[in-house]
Amino acid sequence: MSRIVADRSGKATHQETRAHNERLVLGTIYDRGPISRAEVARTTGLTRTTVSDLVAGLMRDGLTHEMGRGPSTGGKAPILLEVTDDARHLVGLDLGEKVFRGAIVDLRGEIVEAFSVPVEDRDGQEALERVFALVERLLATATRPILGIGIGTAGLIDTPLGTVLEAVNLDWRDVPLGDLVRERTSLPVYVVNDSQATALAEHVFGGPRTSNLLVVKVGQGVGAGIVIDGHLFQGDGFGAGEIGHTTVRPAGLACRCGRRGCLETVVSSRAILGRLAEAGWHGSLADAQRALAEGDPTVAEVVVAAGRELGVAVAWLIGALNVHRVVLVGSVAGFGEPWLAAVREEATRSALPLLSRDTVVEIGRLHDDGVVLGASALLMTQELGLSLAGLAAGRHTVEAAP
Amino acid sequence: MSRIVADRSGKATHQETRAHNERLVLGTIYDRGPISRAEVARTTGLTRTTVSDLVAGLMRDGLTHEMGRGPSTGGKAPILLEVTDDARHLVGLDLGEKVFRGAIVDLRGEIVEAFSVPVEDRDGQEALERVFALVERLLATATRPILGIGIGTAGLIDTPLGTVLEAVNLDWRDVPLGDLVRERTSLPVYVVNDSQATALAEHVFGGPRTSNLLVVKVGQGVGAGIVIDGHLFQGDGFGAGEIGHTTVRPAGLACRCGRRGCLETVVSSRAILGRLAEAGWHGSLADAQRALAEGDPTVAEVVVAAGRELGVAVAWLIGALNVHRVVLVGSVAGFGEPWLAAVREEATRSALPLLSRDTVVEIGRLHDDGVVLGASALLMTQELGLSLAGLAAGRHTVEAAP
DNA sequence: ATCGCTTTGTCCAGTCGTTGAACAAAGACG
DNA sequence: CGTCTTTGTTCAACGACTGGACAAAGCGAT
Repeated sequence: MSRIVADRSGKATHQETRAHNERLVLGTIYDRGPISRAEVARTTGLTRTTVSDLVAGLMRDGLTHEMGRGPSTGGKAPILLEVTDDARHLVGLDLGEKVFRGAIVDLRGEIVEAFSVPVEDRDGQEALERVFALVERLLATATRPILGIGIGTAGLIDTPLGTVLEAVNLDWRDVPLGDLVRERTSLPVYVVNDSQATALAEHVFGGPRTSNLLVVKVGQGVGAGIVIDGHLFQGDGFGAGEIGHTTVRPAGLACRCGRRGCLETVVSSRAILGRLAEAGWHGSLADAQRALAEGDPTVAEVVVAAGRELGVAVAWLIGALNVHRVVLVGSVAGFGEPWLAAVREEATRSALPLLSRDTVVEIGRLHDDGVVLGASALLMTQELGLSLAGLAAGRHTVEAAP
Repeated sequence: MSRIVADRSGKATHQETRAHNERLVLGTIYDRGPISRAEVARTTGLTRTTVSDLVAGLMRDGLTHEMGRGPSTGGKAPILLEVTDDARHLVGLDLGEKVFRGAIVDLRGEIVEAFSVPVEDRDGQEALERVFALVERLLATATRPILGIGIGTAGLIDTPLGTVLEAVNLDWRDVPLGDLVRERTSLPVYVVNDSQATALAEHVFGGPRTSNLLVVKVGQGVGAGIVIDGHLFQGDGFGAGEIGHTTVRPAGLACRCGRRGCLETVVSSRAILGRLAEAGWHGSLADAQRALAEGDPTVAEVVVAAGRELGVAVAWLIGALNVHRVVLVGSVAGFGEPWLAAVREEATRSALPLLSRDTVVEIGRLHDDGVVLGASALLMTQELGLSLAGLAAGRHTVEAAP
């Protein structure tokens, strides 16, 4: 419970063997269901005996149920199993924008209920109070057992500890958000960076599940989330994917981080609106997106230029990680095809063709729900132990060691 | 045997439980030895009973032995165990340079015997014959059971299959090198990219073992190797770390890859010598390194500029991965302190301070042996199942999944 | 020296969880 | 209707970890 990270390095016991196999069976039913016990046994390599036993446990927990018989293939017709999508509900929070969003989500990533709370300029303790209120409101409407609470927020987050190390927009530093919410609710709580959450969401709920995935979020800020071998990668200091403040123009515009020419000053929504203002065009981001759709040449030029710059950054990431699926999300992705084309073009031009050839760059499908769903996805993983990495396409990690 | 990748996703059985614990015990003795059974039990969490049983097996295999008694802490003096460093020997090959190097290595990474074979301009089948000859010569001198053969070579390598997908310098395409050598020797064979091998070597033999490690190799080419959570990360297409052909100067010099302004055209040994030639300075890389040491200002200027450019690349990697240890290797690293300082300075300037602050950038200690040792390290992992990731500093990966 | 205490390493019964064979149930096909 | 397949369960067996007990070995105090 509440244990971050399946400790791959600890001892192995019989209980862990069983837990592992139980997760394997649950994951198989989740991904391949409706499916019979015998088929689960074949795909997992376990014996039918063991699968039956494990499924009995899952059914006792209400996580799966029998949903009818399948067609016979020459023998007894199989009893089909599927995951009970609303056996548990999850609470997911998105504190990354000017409005806090919270939702109740089922095991399939469907949003059951959602609320928003404006935050305006409140920060520090006041912002915290809004979070508590939002959580309580969500919990009050819950109709199923709540598995826990997942929170995605901008900033540098120590996920295993559940501590917000630094969130400039909310003026939080070393806030033990996880513990605070856990105390009030007595539920498991997980906190994760919003870009990283989005990556998890796209990995779990956002289409074909690949082992490795790179998600680049471009809104007011720029951040990436990296899923490697089905696991969120946070780096040594939880800051993996924090590419927004890498310098791309040594003599460029001043950035809110205090330095000059960061990627953020070139590709973020603010950067685009700034450039448009310079060109005499004024309006909101939504206005700009409408204008682009209507063929405004000024907007098109600025947006394509920003897309190209982002393409260079994507090329670095593709070169470094050789990931075959890159998903772009965030408000700037709302510019759609012209912007996407620019990103793709420049990424292809700047990366080794051998690497970029097989790489798909696309816009995410989860839109505004990415963070909320990602926080939920983290929760599902940790609390249910569901790990579908193995069901994804082949892995290419090789163990290191002495 | 010869199975790449401990399949984290398959079913768990009692045998795997035992194998896992055996590796855990062996790894603990390897890292912490001399150590008593009781101490192993405490650090692993296994019972003394189980540890004794597993150690008995390891001793039967000759992998570990008792080496005396330790001081009593108030009770019976412990019997100390250590890994028998030469219980097995490994064959490591480096095909990345103009001279093929091969070595016999013990379990501690000590080179027992080494040979070199000039390759000159031979490529294709001829180069392959040289490899076979080198392997046979090494095997003929072996005095211990050989665990297998590890091969590091430039190019794009499908490590699980042991196939060289593309190695321009040797004119190999889709060469099943692993199978070819395996057929001739009946030994387990692993093939891996040379930069990736170097990363493994630095991870396993190159100093304090951290979970994540980034190794950047700068010689005639530029490549990186990425160790994540103790595992070599190869990406979806085995090309992770292939940063040498990311464009940094859209209108820059022509690269051997056919495009312009690749990182390689700016920071490689060839690039440095080219710039020096432009400045009227002629000589070999070794000459340049001597000249730098003697204070030649022309050389210093060019080298520092190249270092700065590499620093920008390192900044991207630090930003993307937030890895706390970056090791620089390859012939260009021979420029030493002035070059290193330039890389550090620019990396710090270009990366988010929050990320670069805790990052150590240093020059590798394994020098010319990196690839050979890395190939051996891969072999040890795969064949002995040694995985020391868990003994390294805390991990920050969080499981993903539905 | 001796007694008591602590620690180490081993032995043994117990338990947990997977396995494999056997079997009944259920359906397809000739 | 009988035979053959496939499914899902039952049962005995086995493999591997656990916990308690015990002998061996050492320290310290009397």
